Amino acid sequence: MDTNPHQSDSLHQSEIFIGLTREQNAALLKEGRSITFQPKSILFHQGDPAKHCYLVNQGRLKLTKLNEQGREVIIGYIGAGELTAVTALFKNRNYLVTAESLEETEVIGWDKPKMIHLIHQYPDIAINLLGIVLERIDDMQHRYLEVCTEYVDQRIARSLLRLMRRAGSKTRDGILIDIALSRQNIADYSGTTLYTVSRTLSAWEKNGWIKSGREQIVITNPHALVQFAETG
Amino acid sequence: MDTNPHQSDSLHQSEIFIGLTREQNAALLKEGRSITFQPKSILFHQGDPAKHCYLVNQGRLKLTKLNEQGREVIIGYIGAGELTAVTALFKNRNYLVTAESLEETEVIGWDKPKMIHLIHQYPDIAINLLGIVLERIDDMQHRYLEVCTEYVDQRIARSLLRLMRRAGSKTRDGILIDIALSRQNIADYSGTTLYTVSRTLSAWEKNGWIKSGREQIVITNPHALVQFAETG
DNA sequence: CGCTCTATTGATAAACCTCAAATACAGTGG
DNA sequence: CCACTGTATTTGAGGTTTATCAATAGAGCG
Repeated sequence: MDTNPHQSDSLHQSEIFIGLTREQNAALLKEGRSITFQPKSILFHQGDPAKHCYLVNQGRLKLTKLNEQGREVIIGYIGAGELTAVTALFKNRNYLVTAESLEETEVIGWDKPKMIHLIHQYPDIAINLLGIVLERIDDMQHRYLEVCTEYVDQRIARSLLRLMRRAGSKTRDGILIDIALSRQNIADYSGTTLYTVSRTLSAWEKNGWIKSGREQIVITNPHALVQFAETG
Repeated sequence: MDTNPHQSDSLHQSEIFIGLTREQNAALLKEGRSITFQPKSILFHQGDPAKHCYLVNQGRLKLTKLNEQGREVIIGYIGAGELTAVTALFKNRNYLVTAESLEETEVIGWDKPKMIHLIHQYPDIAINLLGIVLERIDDMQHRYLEVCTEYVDQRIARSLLRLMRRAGSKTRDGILIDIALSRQNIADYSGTTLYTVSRTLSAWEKNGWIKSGREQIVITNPHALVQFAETG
């Protein structure tokens, strides 16, 4: 582990450190192990005997699930300051999610005994963990509602808006989603097919709501998209 | 494990008490407030300013979400020993779920300051809470995968099996799901319509896989259902 | 027995997927 | 700079799944 004396801003902002003293903060970092992954590597695979949870320090991860027939669903994208695989720490079973790095990605990993020990020392860590995990539940429950009750194009709109909020950066034309997103990716994130995504984006491009290129989306009229997502 | 002679069995089994000493157990119960609800009452409604989490002691709750158009989705059914609305404790925002009692239901409620205080005293409580909440995430993520990738009748099969595992009781004919379940309920739990559920159940009744009555399901051939859920 | 709520079933239509084929794009090496 | 290759994207035609609508039948309850 590189006990990094000048820790990066992204880590400071992470929800897991909220309200901790400098001392607690340092203890948490000291117990973790830093690992760096090249782009498109698999951090852990669905079904692997996972024993660590990971905090992203730099880079971005795609979290997916596969069903028996090999069809993929994207659970989410996470970036600096976000956690994944908390399940692996508190459940004696495999975490049925796959994590893949999109860019060069540095994570800090903690194993179960260390995290349990830390929590006993500093219970606020557990409270922060609960906050993070509960956020994930709310998101998942809401997306579940959407996929059960809304039309495909509404869901695509919500997907783009969600990704925009997580990874949007302002440009001259509008808000660029800062993740390489193929039509297939958007489909996997929205529960549909790449063909339907392509048709839908084409229509929105005609409306002037978005500009899209190869694996790239710029949202030029977020308000129209929000409107559409809510009313259909 | 330590046992409290005065505490009911359902509470003993609850995951929130795992590994706690008798003293910790008692403290947890002392800080909670017991409330009893008549059948079909609303414990809390989506959007209410919720400030408590609830542990079911006796009875059963239906947890639902509504979208803007009023379409309902059933997030889950929970019974004795299970928790809900943990979000209300750790997030300063409303819990966007509705909880309705199906029978006469007794719950124990904790508010935020009390629970935070308890966790600081006994960090194991937080670890147990994490376990409970993570379980819910896994379930939700898996159902999300299903609703995105599987056919309606597969999802209905999985719904029945899931409910069977949570609330099944053996009878002469097979395994009875011990919840009053209308076709509409099954539809809301599976992300489809009552008509499709009705057709599907009729077909399975012809196959001899289930027996169904008014708001009642008996699974006579679980193995066939499992097989069907996995292969389609 | 009449009332209300639930369930069944057929006909129809809408939403969406699948397949196929063509086109656009980015990177590579000549 | 350009052709080449592999991927990503677009678009049309056709089919499947599933929702919707409408009408009827059944179950429980006072």
